[in-house]
Amino acid sequence: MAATLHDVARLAGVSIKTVSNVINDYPHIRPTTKERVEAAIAELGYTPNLTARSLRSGRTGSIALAVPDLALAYFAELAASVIAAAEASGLVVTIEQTGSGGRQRELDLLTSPRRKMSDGLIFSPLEMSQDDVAHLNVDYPLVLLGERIFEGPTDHLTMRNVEAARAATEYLIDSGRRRIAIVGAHEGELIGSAALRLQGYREALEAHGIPFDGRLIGPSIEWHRANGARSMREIIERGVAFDAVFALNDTLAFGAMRALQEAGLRVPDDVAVMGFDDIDEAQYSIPSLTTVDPGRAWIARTAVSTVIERIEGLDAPPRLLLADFEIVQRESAPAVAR
Amino acid sequence: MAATLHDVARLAGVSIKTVSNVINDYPHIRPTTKERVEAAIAELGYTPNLTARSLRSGRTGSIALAVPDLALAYFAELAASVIAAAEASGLVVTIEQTGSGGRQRELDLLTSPRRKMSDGLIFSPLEMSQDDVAHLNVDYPLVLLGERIFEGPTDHLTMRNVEAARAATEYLIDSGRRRIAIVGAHEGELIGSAALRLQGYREALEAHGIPFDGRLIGPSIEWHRANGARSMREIIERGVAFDAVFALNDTLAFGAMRALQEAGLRVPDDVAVMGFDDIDEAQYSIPSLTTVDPGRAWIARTAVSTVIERIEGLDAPPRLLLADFEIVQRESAPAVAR
DNA sequence: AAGGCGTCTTACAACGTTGTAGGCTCGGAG
DNA sequence: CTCCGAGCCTACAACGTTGTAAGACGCCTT
Repeated sequence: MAATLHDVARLAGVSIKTVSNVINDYPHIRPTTKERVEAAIAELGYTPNLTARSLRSGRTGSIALAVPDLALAYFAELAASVIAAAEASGLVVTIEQTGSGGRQRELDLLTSPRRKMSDGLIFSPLEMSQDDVAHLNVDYPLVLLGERIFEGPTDHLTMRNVEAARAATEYLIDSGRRRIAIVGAHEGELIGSAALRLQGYREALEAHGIPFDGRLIGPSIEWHRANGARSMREIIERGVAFDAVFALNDTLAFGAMRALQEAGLRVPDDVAVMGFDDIDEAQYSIPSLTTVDPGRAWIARTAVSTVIERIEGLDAPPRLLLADFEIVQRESAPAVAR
Repeated sequence: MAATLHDVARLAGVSIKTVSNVINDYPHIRPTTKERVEAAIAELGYTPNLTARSLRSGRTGSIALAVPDLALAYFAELAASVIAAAEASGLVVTIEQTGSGGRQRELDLLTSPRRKMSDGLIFSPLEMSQDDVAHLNVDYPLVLLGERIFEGPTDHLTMRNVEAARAATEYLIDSGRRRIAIVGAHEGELIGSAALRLQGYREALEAHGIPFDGRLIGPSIEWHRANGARSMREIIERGVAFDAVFALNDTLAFGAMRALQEAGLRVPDDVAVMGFDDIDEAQYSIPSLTTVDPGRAWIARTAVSTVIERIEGLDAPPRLLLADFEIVQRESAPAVAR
């Protein structure tokens, strides 16, 4: 059905290679020939078969992005930025969701034959751990996002979780809060965003001589809104006093605000709320959410440019790239408590 | 670098076709041969080259999904569902964002050589209009989502916008509201979600003998939160009385609730708010949002199965498939006003 | 013992593209 | 007039896979 180089070549009365040369702007083509070929291309509505081109060139012109779940605003916004950045470099993005498939699903993803369908992978694992570091030894360009694995054999982009969480906590302390609850901790976790942010929290407390109180820690495996609300209710039901909440991400924070309201606690009057991620919604929630912008836009852009460098053959030791963060001040936690 | 059928064949001492047969579960293979081949495959870590397979078979094993912007929750959740449904059928999804590229961007997308990289396209246009219907005559499986074009030459999935908007408006009327503002109308639009939902609104008013008041209509081109807030403020500043708001999507509703709060109006006490889309956030906003579930999950599943049917060669006239809707009652608009 | 048939395996071509090597034409220099 | 080289174009092979046609082998039937 679709026209091929052969069809165009026959119509234009030249060899297929000449047609190919016209398409690829090879310099030495007689203008009249070029014209004839272009006319034939237009007449047949020829477009190159990218699959064949891929086979020949070894490049697919696409990169894969693997995230846990696009329905999570953080990953959706990350994906939007990655797609935009890739497009600027002429690449398309296929998205894989690891969902609730767990560790095995993530490992399978790394070795799936589908990897051959893209030139590289930007991977944000959720379940893999340091023990799986060997699985990252793959023969295609791989850029790792997140905090599950360190010192791997690949380029790694991450945020300054400890420093950012510490800064967020100190912001709450500076605004006059002393009893700061946490929502979203993963119990027993050593690395991973939750553990690192928790560590930043503890460092901030310690630096200000505030004792750590385990009863202020609300655990939660997943980071959906519902989990934030549940975790917050748990803390409230313990009857322990608190005047601020640091939610380990924005989504949890929205759930937590919801639970606070149900309990008759006012934000920020009774309880200040700090999030983490600065998703779009944080600007428009009621109250709007004070949060940490962990440099998501930079991460997306850099992930794409980094994977492209590797695709183009850059041979350098694995790099660890850290995004800058910023506290975005909004209503849920004003700089100074009244 | 990577092993090919040739390498495996050489190691196992058979022809490449035999290896291919083993991989594709061709029945007549001697068990000993099969074993030897499988051992060779394991030893070399062979995985098939999907690009070559695509070239040979004409199938890429991937479908494309084109949406305006993944950062919009509705499309992110749609994409998540589409990817999950596609995966269940062994397909990957590449996502294209048309963003602010406008009509031309959408038309280009339909003819881009990239279309050859996937077996079909699920397309949710935002700018194309009925005049562009001819552009939908493409030679690959195309499933259209949304309300921009009707009676096109392709399968079309859409929601019952008029009926759903009418039901939503009647819900507000039944709960005792009479002055119902609209947020998100597109002025002068004839088809498209905005126009259809506005039409449903007018039908409901008319059916209940409530006069239409143009001063209650808040226009807005884009449907981000900020637009909802701006449009709502505009209506408030007109000084016209109203006791309910029908936002043409949830995101607008959140923006509108924000503006209402700033103006000292309580939801739902002073003003009831109705959204449209039932995005995840609607459950957890404060107050939670009464909204219309337009059947997004069904649309995603059906879009994938429909495009697959066409990929598999189904030859049938273009179909128009309508999703069922449902009013989801939450706090922002209780069934009965006090 | 020969023919036939079913089982297993192979060689070859093809999918549509691009790199390589080489051939033809024409103008200008020797 | 011949030779050379630049400019333009072509034939062929290759990327890695699978469909087709056919070959080799062994077993059963007659």
